Amino acid sequence: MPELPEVETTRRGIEPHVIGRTIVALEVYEPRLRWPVARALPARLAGRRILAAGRRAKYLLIGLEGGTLIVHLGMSGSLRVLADGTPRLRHDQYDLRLDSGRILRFNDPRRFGSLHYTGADPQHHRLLRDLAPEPFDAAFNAEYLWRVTRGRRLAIKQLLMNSRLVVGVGNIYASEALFRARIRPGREARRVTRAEAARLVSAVRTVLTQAIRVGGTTLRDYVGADGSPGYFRHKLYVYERAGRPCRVCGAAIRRRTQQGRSTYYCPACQR
DNA sequence: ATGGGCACCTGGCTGC
DNA sequence: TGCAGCCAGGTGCCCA
Repeated sequence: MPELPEVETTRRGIEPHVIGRTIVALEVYEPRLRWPVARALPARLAGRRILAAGRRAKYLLIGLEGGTLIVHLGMSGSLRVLADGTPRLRHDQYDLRLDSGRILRFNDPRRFGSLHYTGADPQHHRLLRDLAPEPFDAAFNAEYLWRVTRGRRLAIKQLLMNSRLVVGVGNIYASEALFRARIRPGREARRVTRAEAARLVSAVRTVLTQAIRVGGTTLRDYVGADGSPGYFRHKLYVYERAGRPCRVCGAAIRRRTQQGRSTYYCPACQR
């Protein structure tokens, strides 16, 4: 589910509720997430103050005194701010109770989400250390994308979704960015020209920025920290629009499968 | 090194 | 109504 815009929306949503608060307790109802939640975690967190709400790629980083919680929403997860005592629903996996009388509640039907803690620099954590530059960082530029695509035979869409090369772009925004850059998703990465690499970098940034502005994309499960959906769904050009007319040229949008996942594109606009 | 396929899970929808 | 099959915002790991 959540790609960078949804994670960033969640980050912004929880930030004002967590900064300066103290963790009263972590209650884990279902430790069997993508990786088992460490049994020692609740004891470790109680009484700790929260200093920051950050993000790296699709990971939320909740900065504590002397450590960091690393939260991933997986495919179907959401993290909401609720009043303590709010009745639990199916698939609520854990609560982080704060001294404000509020809780951060993680709900994740598919349990692909995860929760880690590190006492060291989170950037050195094994899940984060090999990640590519942030899309809004100066290091992610046309020259960079040009360089990492050289000699690569895999499809440009697969490359966009490889977090060692580009970060934050998942299945929805990969299709959307390629549409805006007018590049076919199946094109071999090495066949992307310099000019196209430049277009693609700016398309990735634009699409992520616009999605963040409206709270991300909600297709099924995703809701922000306040429980509201994201509205970028109405601005999608190709994703889940197979058979419908391209909003630019009118041609029928096509769907194909790449590595077992759906890809959408306009056969006329994209080459 | 590169790239492909699998695995982890639940639920909603379609079609027989 | 029941059930099989397919699909769904991710990504680490194993293998050729």
